[in-house]
Amino acid sequence: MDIKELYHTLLDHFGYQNWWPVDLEYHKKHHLDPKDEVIIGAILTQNTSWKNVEKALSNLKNNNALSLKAIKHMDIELLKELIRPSGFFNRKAEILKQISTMDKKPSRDKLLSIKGIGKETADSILLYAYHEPFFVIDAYTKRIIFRLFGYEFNEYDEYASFISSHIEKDVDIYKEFHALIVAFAKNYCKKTPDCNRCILKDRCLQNLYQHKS
DNA sequence: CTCCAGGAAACAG
DNA sequence: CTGTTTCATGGA
Repeated sequence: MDIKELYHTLLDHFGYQNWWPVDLEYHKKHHLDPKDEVIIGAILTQNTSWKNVEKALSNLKNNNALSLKAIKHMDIELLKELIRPSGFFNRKAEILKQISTMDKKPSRDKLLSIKGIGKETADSILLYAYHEPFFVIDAYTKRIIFRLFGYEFNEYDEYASFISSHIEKDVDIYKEFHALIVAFAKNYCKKTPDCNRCILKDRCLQNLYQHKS
């Protein structure tokens, strides 16, 4: 199995994940930039389940604060209270305050210069908010590359290169593939994997030498 | 390398 | 039901 086959198999099984489904009508009505919601979500979801992020986003929405401009001028203690359900609220409030001061499109290095934004979050913002072809590498991606293909790298960028060099450089594919990897890792390739019911068990390196016909 | 930031959901027993 | 682990991580 190669990377492309993995992508298509996951897409066939899970379907399009439709990540960051921004309500364009809502944004237009309230004069909001859809990018802001994606950026805010990318920060709030650091090591946090999306369900909890939704609560925080809902709080921001109800307080008319679902924009970087609003966050920029908001009392930071209020901001902390609104995003509290997403956890790590002290740190995340600081990150949001910092990123809210940059109006134009930030470069990757600019994002990385913000304390609290690492490569994964930076790439997530560039890919899902600015639609630039940066592949997002997370713990799931590393785990799956190791289990399925047997590769283990030391650097983030080596994982990104590994994926990028085996699939077209296409923003939509990058977006979908990352989301599909998350779906696969949560449903089958968990920390303690569900190999018995796994959709890829016959093509996984973990089982190639086991022959448990 | 380990540990911590924090709250809610999922999970194990 | 009560503990424990995990989560769309990053920095000290």
